[in-house]
Amino acid sequence: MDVADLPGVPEWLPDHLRDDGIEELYPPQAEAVEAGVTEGENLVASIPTASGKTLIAELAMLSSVARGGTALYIVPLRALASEKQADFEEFEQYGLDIGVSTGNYESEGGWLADKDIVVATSEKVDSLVRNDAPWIEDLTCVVTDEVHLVDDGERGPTLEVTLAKLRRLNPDLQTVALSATIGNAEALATWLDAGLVDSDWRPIDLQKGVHYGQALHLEDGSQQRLSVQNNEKQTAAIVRDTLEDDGSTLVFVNSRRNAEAAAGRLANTVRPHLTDEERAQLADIAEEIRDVSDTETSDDLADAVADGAAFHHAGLSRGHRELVEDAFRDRLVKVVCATPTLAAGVNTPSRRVVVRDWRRYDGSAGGMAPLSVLEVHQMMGRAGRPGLDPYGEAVLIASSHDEVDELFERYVWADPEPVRSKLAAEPALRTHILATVASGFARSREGLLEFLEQTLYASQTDEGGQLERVVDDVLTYLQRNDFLEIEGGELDATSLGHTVSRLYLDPMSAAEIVDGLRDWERGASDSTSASGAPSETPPEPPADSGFTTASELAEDADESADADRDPDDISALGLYHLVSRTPDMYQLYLRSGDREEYEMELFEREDELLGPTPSEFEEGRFEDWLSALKTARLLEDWATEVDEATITERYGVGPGDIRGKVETAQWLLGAAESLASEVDLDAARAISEARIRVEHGVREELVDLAGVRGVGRKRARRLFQAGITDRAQLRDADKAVVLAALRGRRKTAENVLESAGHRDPSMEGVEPAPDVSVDLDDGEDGDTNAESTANDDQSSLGDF
DNA sequence: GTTAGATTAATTTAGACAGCATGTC
DNA sequence: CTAAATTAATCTAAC
Repeated sequence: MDVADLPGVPEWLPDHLRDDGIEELYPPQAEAVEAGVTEGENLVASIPTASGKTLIAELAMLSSVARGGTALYIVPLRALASEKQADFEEFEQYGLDIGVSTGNYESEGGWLADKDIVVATSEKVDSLVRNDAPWIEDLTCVVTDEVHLVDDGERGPTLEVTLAKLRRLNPDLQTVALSATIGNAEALATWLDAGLVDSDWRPIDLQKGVHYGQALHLEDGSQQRLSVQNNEKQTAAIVRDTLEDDGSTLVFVNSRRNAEAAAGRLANTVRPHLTDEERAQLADIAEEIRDVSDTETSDDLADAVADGAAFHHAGLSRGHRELVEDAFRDRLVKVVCATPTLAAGVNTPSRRVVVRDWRRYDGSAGGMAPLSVLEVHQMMGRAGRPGLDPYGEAVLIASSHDEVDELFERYVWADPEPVRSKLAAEPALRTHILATVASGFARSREGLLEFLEQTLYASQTDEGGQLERVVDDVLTYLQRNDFLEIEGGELDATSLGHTVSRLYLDPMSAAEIVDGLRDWERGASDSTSASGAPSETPPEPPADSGFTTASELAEDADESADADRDPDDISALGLYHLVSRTPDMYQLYLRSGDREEYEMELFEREDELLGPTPSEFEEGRFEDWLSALKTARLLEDWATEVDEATITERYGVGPGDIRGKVETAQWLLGAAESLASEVDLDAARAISEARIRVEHGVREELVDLAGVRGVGRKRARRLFQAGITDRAQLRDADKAVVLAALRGRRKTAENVLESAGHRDPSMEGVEPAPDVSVDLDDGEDGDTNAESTANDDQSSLGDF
C-alpha cells in the first residue's frame, strides 16, 4: 500500500513518511489500515518485534488526533516510555504536543490535558484513573504496547483492569493492542471487540538455528560449518564467526553472574578484532563507566568494555545501562551478555543472537525451569537490524546431540504459548477490587462481578465460580481491615480505603504499615514470640469504626505495657524495616550466614522495630522478618552515607539494586506519611525525615544541604566539612571555600552556587582556599574498612 | 609438616511498576 | 516434575 493512499491520516503524514524513506507500508501495516486503524476501528496486531508496530500505533494515534481527539500510549517499562517519547516528538514540528507520565518522571509544559499524545506506564494510567484525572474522559484512542504481558501474574491484571476501565469510561474509545506473536491473538481480539492482524512477516529475514559440535543447524534444514577451536566455548566460536563477518552478537544467559563471567571471557575473543580507532573510543567509554560508580561491578564492566565486550543486567545503574546500549548500537561494543533485561527492554538489535541458557532458576518450579517459547522468541527477535544487516540469525546452544532435537522441537518449530489472564488471584484482586469500588466503578458485589465480566479473564473462562470465590474472600479481607464497608449489599470504600487506593498501595502493605505504627504508639513492647494466631493476615483492627478509640486505650491498660511511646522516637531503621516487610517491597535474598548475622542484629535492635517479632517457629514469617531487616540495614547504610562500594559488597547487590530499593522505600515512606495522618497517628515527622534521608542518602545534618540541586551526598558532606552546614550558609558562602570543598571544579561550583541562590556564582578569578580538607571520611561506624572514594562524582540518586 | 592438586560438598540463582508536589531573589 | 556453574571445603599424595 502506498503511503499516499492512507485514509484518515493528517495531510502532512505521507510526505513526512517519504522523508523517512517510507514509500510503501509493510504488509502487516497495510492489513492494519485495511482493518480500519486509521478510521477509529479497534485492532489487535500480533506481529514480530521490529516489523513496524510503532508505525501502526502512530497511524492510529495521529488519525485520531487529526479528528480532534487525544491518544494514550501504554508501555510496560519506564525506559520504553522515554524511548517512545523520543519517537513521537518527531511530530512536534506539525504542532502536536507529546507528554510523558511515569512514576518518576512527568514531562514539562503543563497539564496532560493539553497534550495530543501521552505516553505512560500501565500502573501510571491505573493511578490516573483512580485519581479521576479529568483528561481520561477526553481520550479517543488508546494504544497498548506488549499486551501479551496480561499473562504476567504480577502486573498483567493491572493492564487488564485498566483497559477495561478506560473502555468502560469511554465506550467510543478506539483500542489498539500490539502484541508479540502469541498462540491466541484471536482471544485478545474477541476480548477487545477488535479486528485482528496476525502475521509472522518480518522486514528482514530471521534464521533460527541450533549450534552443536562444529556445525550450526538452521531451521531450513541447511547446515553451516562453525568450528570450535581449541579450548574455546561454543558461544565464543559463534561470536568470533560473527566478528569475522563484521557483525555483533547479543548473548542471553540466565544469571547476572553468568553474564559477567561470559563478558569477561568473550572480551578475549573480541580484543584481537578491534581497530586502534575502536580501542581508543572504547577506552573513553570505559572511563565514563568508571565515573558512573565506584564499585566492583563498574570496574568489571569497564574492563570488559575496553575490550569491546559488555554485560547488561538489572544490577547496573541507569548510566551503565545507557552507556552499554549506546556503545552496542554504535557497533563499538561487539558482544553484550545479557539477562532478560534486554529482551523486553529498549531496542538493541544485533546481527546475531545467541540464547545460551534456555533454563532459568525458578523457585516456584523447584529448580531450573525451561524458558517459555514466547520469551525465547522475544530474545531471538532481536536478531537482524533493519536497514543495516542483510539478515539476522538466532542461535540456541546444544550440549549434546539429543539436545539439538529437543531445542528444535521446543523452541525453533514451536508456537508460542497462549496468553492467559492471571486476574483471578487474590493478591491482584485485593488491590483492584478496592480501587474499583473506591473510584466508583462498582457499588455492590454484583456490580463488581459485572465489571469483572469485561476483563480478559471473564472472556477466557466459562465458569465464574472461581472468580466469585476469590472476590468474596477479598471482600472479607478488605472489610476486616477497614478498607471497605458492606451495608445491605452496598459496597463503599472507607476514607482509609480511598487513601490506600489513591496512594497505589497494596492494601496488605497499608495494613502492615498502619498496624506497625499503631503498635508503636500503643507501646506494646513485650514482643518476642508473642504474636497471636499464626495467620498470614496482619492483625485485625477493632471491629468498630475508627482507629484511635477508647477501646484501644483500654487495651493499653490491659497489657500494662510501657506508657505511650513518642512517635518522634521511631528510628529510621524501624521505619525502613516497616516498609521493607510490605508486599510492595521486593525482598533481598538471605544468603548463607545471613541468617545468623541478622538474627543477632534482630536481637540487638528489636526495640527499634515496629510491631511484634514473629516467633521463630513461624518459619516463613520469621524469614521474611529477617530479610526485611537486611533490606532495612541496606537503607540505613545508605542513609548514613556508607560508601556505595561498601554497600554493594556487604549486601551482594549491584549499584542499580541500591537505586531500586531506595526508590521503593521513598515511595512507601511517602505513602506511610499520608497513612499516618489519615489514621491520626503522630508519626509524620519521623517518617518524613527517614524518607528525605534515604532519598538523598545522607545523615540528618546534611538533609538541608542535599536538598540543593546539584548537591548529592558526597558534595553535601564535603561542604559540611568545610564549615558550610546549611543552604543559607551556602547562599552567602565564601566562594574560595566552596571551590575548595568541591575539589576545585569551577563549573560544578558555579552550578551549585547558582541553585543555592548565591548572588554572584561566578568562579572567575577565585582560587580554592588552601586550608579546606576534601577527604571524605565515609559514614562508617568503624566495623568495616571505610575507604574514601577517589572521584568527585555524585552518587546522588535523585537526578530524576 | 606442607602444599599443590583433585575430589566433593555447599551455595546461588531475572526483572521492576507505583505517591506527592514542585521550584526563585 | 526438573539444574548447572561457582566457590568453598576436604581429602590425597608427593615432597
